[in-house]
Formats: sequence, C-alpha cells, structure tokens
Amino acid sequence: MKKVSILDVVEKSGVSLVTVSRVLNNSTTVRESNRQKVLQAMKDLGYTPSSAARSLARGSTGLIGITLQTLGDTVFDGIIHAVNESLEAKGYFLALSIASTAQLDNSAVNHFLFQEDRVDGIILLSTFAEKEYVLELKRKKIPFVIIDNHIEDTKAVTINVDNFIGGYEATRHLLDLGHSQILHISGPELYLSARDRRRGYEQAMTEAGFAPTVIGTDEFNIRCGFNSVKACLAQGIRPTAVFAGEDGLALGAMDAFRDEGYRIPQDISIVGYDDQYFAKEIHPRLTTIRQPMEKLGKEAVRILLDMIDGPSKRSKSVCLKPELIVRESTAECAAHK
Amino acid sequence: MKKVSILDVVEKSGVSLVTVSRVLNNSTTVRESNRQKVLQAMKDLGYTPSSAARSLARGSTGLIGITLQTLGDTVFDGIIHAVNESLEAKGYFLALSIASTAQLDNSAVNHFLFQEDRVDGIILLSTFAEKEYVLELKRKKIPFVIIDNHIEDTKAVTINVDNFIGGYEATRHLLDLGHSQILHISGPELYLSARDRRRGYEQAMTEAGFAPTVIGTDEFNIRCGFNSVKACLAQGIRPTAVFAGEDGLALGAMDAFRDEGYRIPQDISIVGYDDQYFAKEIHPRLTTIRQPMEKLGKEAVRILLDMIDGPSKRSKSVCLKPELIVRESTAECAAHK
DNA sequence: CTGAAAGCGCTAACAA
DNA sequence: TTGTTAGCGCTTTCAG
Repeated sequence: MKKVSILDVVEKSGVSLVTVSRVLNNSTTVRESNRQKVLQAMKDLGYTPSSAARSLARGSTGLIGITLQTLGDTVFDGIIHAVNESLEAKGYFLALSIASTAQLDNSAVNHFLFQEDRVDGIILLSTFAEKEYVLELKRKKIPFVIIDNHIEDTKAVTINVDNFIGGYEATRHLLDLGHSQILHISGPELYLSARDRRRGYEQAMTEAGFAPTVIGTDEFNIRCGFNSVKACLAQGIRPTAVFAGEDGLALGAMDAFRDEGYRIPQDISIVGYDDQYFAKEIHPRLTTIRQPMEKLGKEAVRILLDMIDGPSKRSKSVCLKPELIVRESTAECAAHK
Repeated sequence: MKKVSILDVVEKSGVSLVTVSRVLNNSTTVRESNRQKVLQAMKDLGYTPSSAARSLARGSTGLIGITLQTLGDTVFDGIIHAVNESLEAKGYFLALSIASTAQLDNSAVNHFLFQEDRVDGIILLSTFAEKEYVLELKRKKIPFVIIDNHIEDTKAVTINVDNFIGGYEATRHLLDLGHSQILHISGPELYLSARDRRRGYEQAMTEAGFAPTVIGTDEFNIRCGFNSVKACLAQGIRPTAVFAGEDGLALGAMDAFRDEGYRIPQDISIVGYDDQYFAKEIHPRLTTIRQPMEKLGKEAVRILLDMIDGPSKRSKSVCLKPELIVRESTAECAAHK
C-alpha cells in the first residue's frame, strides 16, 4: 500500500511529469485534452500532492501562524474567524500556537512556530511576551504583524482599534444622557488597551468639566467588576453611571448594583466594552463598544500577505475605529431630568 | 542573503552531513566532541532545519489538525489548551481549521487539512459535518479521533464525557436537596450531549417517582434560557428547581427568575452544565457539572498518537466521568423543610 | 561511531 | 504547448 505520487499519475496519464505539475498548479499552458487526462488519472488514483514536497520545492509552506493566550474570548474568536477566512481565500492556512501561562516565562527563541521555517508569516494576537517575540521574529526575518499590541511604541506593524476613542465615546454617551457622576472601572494597567480606554474616559470627563473617578482592577473579569462596585459603594461613592473597561467587568458591576437594590438602567447606567457575545443576551442588554473584529482580522491578513509578497516595501500600521452599540443598560440620568 | 542549510553547518563544523543530521535528531551515536562542534556551528550560523525537507524525507509532518466551529466557548478552550500542551510535549503542533457556518454545507472532501498529507492526524472537535468527515478521513486513511461526537453510533474512535451520568447527577443533587418540581431546560436535540443529559435527568426523576418536565431550546445560550423560563412561568409551571442543560441556559434562567422576583437559591435552585468560566464568577455562583477538559484533550492526543504510531492495533473509545460542582445557586427545597 | 549514496515528491529554469 | 534536467534540504540504509 504505497502512497501514490506524481509518478503514478504520469504513468497513468501518459504525459510527462512536468505537465502533471502544470495541471497541479493551474498553469494555462496545458492542452485541454491533456489536462483532462491528467485530472482523470489523479481522480482514479486518488492522488493528492505532497505538501512537504511542494513546500520544499517552492521554499514556502502556505502556513501562517497565530499566537495567542486564550481562546475563550468572543472578540478573539471573531478575529480568528476572520483571519481564518481571509487566509483560506488566499490559499493559506492557520497554525495555532497557544501560549500557556507557563510558557510566558520561556523565551520566544524556542518557539516552535518560529523554528524550521514552519510558517511563511506570523500574526501575534495580543501577546504579553511581545517584546521578545518582536526581537526574535526580526532576527529570524519572519514576516509578522501584531493585533492588539501592549507596548506603547512597538517597533512593528500593528493592527489596532482606537481604544482612546472607544473610551471617549463610551463616556460621551453617558455624558449626553445627562450623567456627571460617572465611575470608570478600568482594566489592568498591563494592557495598553485598558490604559487608552481610561485616557479616553478622562479626556471626555475633563472636557465636560467633571472630575474623573477611576477604580483599577487586576483582571478583565466579572468578579473584579463586582468587587470594584462593592468597594466604591462602601467608600460612599455614588455614581449614576459606570463605564466599565470590558463587558465582564460590566456584568460584575451589574450584579453588584442589583445586589445593592439598584435598578438598571433606572438607577444606574452601565456601559461595557468589547461587545462580547453575552452583552446582547443578558438582561438588560448591555450598551457597549464593539470592536470591528472582521476588519481587524482581514486587515492583518492583507498586510501580512503583502509583507510576504513584497518584503521590500514598508507596511503601515492600521488603527480602526470602534463603534458604540446602544442597548438597554443606559438611560437618561434621573437627577438630570 | 541565502538561507543557511545543513551544508553550511557541515562546512563550518568539519564533520559529515550525516553526523550533523544525527545531532539534529539527538542520535546517541555521536562523539560528544563532534556533537559540540556541530552545535556550535549551528549556533554561529543561526541554523534552523527546514521543516519541509524533514517532512519530505521522513514522510510525516509533525502537524496535527483540529477542526472546530467556535472558539468562544471556555470548554473548547480548555480542551484545545490541553490538546496543544500534550501535543507540544510530543513534538507535534496544532493546525486549526475553523468551519464557518457557510462551510458546513460544503463537502468535507475539499477540506484543506485533509489534502496533501498536510497533517499526520486529525482531531474532530464537536463537529456537525461529522458523518462526511468520518467518511472522507477513512477514505484518505488519515488517523483521527472525535471529541464530543453528535452521532449516536459513530464508526470512529471517540473521546467523550458521559453526559447521561452528568444529567443524572445534576438531577440527583436537586432531588437530594428535597426538590421534586424540577424543570429541565434541554439544549438542541441536534446535540447528542443534550439528548444524553436529558435522558439522565429523566432517569433520575423517574427513579425518584417524579414526573419529568422538559422544555427544549434551539440553542445553548442565555436568551434561550431566559425565554424558556418565562414561557414556563406563563404556562403556570412552578418549579422549585431547574436543571439547565448548559451554563448559558442557566444564566438566562437566573435572569428570568430574578426578573419575576424569585430569589436564588432561596426560592429557586439552579444547576447548570459545563462549568464555563463565568459559572464561578456570577452571583450567586452557579452549581454545575464540570467537564474534564484536561483529560479529554490528553486522552484524545494519546489515542491519536497511538493510532499514528501503530496503525495496526485497534484503538478503543473513551468515556470520561463528569463532576458535580456545588456552589451557591442550589439550596434545600423550602417546601421540603 | 562515522560517512557515502540514494532518495523523499515536487517545482523551476531552460530548451525544444 | 511540452519535456529534460537540476535541484529544494534532509533522513536513511548500508558499509566501514
């Protein structure tokens, strides 16, 4: 039971090896009758070309790597879907590298995706070992782009969403509803995105002539949102609205307020960030900022493939605009009426 | 700027090509001094072997494919993490294939992972095109296993969690707390897992001498859970406990009950299924059934690699036990006291 | 412990 | 339009 190779097709079809190869590569310079003969022979034999041999002969693999920390996030999910689709459309496919937290300590140097020319290019998705990766990828001369970078002024091509504007608009929305006591629950400082969202909030507040009130958290999750609100309330802070730096934080905040007898949105308005899948499913539906996941993924692929095709020209980073989605968790400020 | 190849290492180190290859493959039959020479030369040159050449020469790629529909699910997330880790430990890595809903109509025949011997083996993760995939993979003689199959009696090696037992134990837990009016919100019939969980529930209820009450849903999500409860309440069904076939459904159910003025768990007990990440973060914390994601992933890898190593011997399917996690959303039945 | 020789299956000039 | 001739970079017998 040997593997059928191109030679078997040659024999069966009666044309030369090169012609078969041409059919494989959709060359136009093959007589139609021969093409049919070859195609038929392939079908009869159940022939499929060997990717290894093709990669070796061409010098490229058709594989694009993507590194990430977690999959359990609907924004990343959306991005990866988009990346995957764009890639498939171009004849590439995706190899996954999941950095377990344990690996974070490890140097990027030994990263398997970076070894052995396994991939033609790499997408770094919101990674913490950003600096190391960038260094190593440059050293290895592997084309790459970063989606959602965490380093302020990273020396690489990045695809991002403008988190400053997102934070600004979320706050503006609340301001427009007449709120002035707006609390911001901010994500971990480690994230550039969290820092930018906070700056957007502060800018909007300051512009409006109100004092920003920010409470920081260690993680983007429900429990942190819950605890933050409880802590604020205990300190006597009485906001009429909250801008949470992420939907999970918002959900936790909602839980906490409800726990304290507040009604949403009558007594307290809440804005989240990310538009995670649950945002439109919970009650009340969460007003939030949506990330353009589709576009993020597509742009990343477009730019990366450009870099692979023409290593000469300089690619430019991209910064996309987020979008405010108004749902049921925000309402006009009662005190304002 | 040519790519450094094994020949450059040969030249630099002074030993033969074969010896270099041996060092590459950790052969023990290399004199230590030579090994060092080679290693040093590789380092100096910044040499990394070509995966394509290795694959071609060896006849295997070191790639394992995994197909899935969505990433935004913390159970899948956990499984993939586990798969990824086990795989890396064995020197393999993961290629991802995400079936967009659009692709579901397509035949598996053209699936890129299945072409060109791209992968040494495949893990099918909870796929709907199961039947087609199984057929095609068998035809192509690509080793594969299925995690969470949807076809009752699929002709393939599967790694599963016993959903019947899960459903049974969830219900038993409620029964043990004195509940007898237990509503089951079941997932879509399309899922074997949903059907099994329901059977477990029905069995437990029947054994206890109570009548099962099941309401079906179209999807595993929050909104369906919410609507189901609202519908039941409207119909005059007044359960003291709910076993939801999935955590999202449970979350929606909690929302609905709260909306109707019920307190959890004082007035109504809720059990979910899956132990999604939010289960332990919401308020009250959700009692649920945890899937052994770690084990699922590990077993899948173990079995798959076994199949790849020894295609001769028959691999056996595996069925793991789920675990009840008791948290705050369940309490003794008030009427029962 | 080491090396020479023979591929792995395909693509890419270069001619014809 | 087709075929000939070289490799692509590595692993693997099989002798030494």
